[in-house]
Amino acid sequence: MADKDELESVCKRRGFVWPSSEIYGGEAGFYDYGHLGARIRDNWEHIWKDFFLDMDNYHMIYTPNILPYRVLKASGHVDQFSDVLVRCKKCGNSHRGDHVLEDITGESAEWMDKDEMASCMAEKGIRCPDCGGELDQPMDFNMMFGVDIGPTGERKGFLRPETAQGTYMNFHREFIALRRKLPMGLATIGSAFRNEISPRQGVYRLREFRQAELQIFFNPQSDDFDEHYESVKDRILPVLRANSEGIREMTMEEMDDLPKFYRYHMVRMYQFFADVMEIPRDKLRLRELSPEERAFYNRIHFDVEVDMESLGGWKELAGLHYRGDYDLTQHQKASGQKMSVSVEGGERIVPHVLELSFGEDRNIWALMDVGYRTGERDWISIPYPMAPYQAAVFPLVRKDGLLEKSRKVYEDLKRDMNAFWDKSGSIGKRYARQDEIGTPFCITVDYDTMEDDTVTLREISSTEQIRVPLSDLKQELRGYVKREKRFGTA
RNA sequence: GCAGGCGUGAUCUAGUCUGGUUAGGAUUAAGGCCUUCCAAGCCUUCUGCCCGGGUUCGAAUCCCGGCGCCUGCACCA
Repeated sequence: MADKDELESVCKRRGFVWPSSEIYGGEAGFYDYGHLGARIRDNWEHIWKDFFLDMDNYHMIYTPNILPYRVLKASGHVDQFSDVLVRCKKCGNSHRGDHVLEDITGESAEWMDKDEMASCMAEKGIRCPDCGGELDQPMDFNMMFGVDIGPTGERKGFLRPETAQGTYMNFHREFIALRRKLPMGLATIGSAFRNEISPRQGVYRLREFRQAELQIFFNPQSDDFDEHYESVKDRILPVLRANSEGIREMTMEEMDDLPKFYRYHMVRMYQFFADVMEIPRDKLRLRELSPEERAFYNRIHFDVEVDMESLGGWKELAGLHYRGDYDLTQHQKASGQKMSVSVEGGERIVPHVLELSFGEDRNIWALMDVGYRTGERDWISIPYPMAPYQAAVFPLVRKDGLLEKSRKVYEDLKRDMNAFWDKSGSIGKRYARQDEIGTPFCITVDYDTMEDDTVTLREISSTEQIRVPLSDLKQELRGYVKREKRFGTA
């Protein structure tokens, strides 16, 4: 729960995240990660990989940010990712051409290009829906950033609007390299680019953003995921179905209209948000998109949504998309390369794709929003492994050798984890500083340390302190950070 | 992109209407003194009027242009 202004202020002041190119006034839709934000981002990526690649035959790959024109032509982005806009000469408002036409004619106009739309509009004498003014010539607007490849600029390309295309193009090569086994998971993490007309809401809608995506290639006729499904079928998730109102707590068995492989991965995604990101259950839901809302190639589409005060409500953080064989078939047709593989029984199929897609920046913002607490103590509850630092070390006072001793403790600790050392201000001040950036554990070297080599260990959430021998410190911390061990228990 | 609001040290903000001492405060930060566990105190110190032009003896303040942010509309495969 966090007020947007307050959270943005902390983010800037302490070094998490802020508008890019700030010294020149900034540019909407671009954000920088500071030293703390960068650490969270690295941690988030590592943990995401550990969680989702924990299956046989799931792997990371990396592919370029720039894609040639023909890739995105084949994927449908060149055509589908663009809109025809018409601008009113009188009031200056812009509208989507197809929407203006559809409102008048009642027929879909999405298929038209700008010339067809122009003649159709002229024919029907269509004017501005806002003020009745004369409309200017329709113009193309494509959400993709175009780039020229090579010295002559003759080769056209785009900055990728999603990371997935690089993965689809590598399906067949990896299928061979990984010895022809399905299911096969290929994940990637990287930047994607969309030239949004009006990016708003900070890091939520960016022109350059990071995606973490896992594409699972599988045989839809197989029972590959049935066993996994069995292990989660009694899980109860907060679900908002497209045809119903309100969130319902539903078991997987109740949603028997969905295939088992899909339901299994719904649980996986939910577990990531609930258990790893530690989003409270009442702020988390799986929302099904109706056929009108979802892209035509998605057969089933649920979004994971989180209720964020700073962004005014439920916001999409990830999506689970059953894309069928659309992507591989499109690339097969356009490239002429075979994407089909033979499966048990000698049959040849084009594998189907289940896509798990995460907006990384939004995920990180959600951590901050959900975790931010104010009151008698300002602190941020970030899952311990994702926090910028796992531990901070202080001398209780700066004399009698405590300073030097604390420095030694720190030097030793930082070899094992992200640690921080601070001597400035009072001990309370130093706790407060770490509270504000979500450091879960503070270690204080005091006079007893000089006698018996024990330190106090303080946990952020409770502010409780326990005494730990230096010889056990690293091991204790590891257990607490991973939550394998409850703080304060022997 | 349209309409309205806004832009002052790192952060939050007073001052702008009605031009005029050294641009004020709070928080934060750094150094020091002090300090035996949760933003203590004292001393010292750093950083500012979004950018560009104009009016004027003089501009944070008025005018023009630009950039950005916020809210609403539109947009968000």
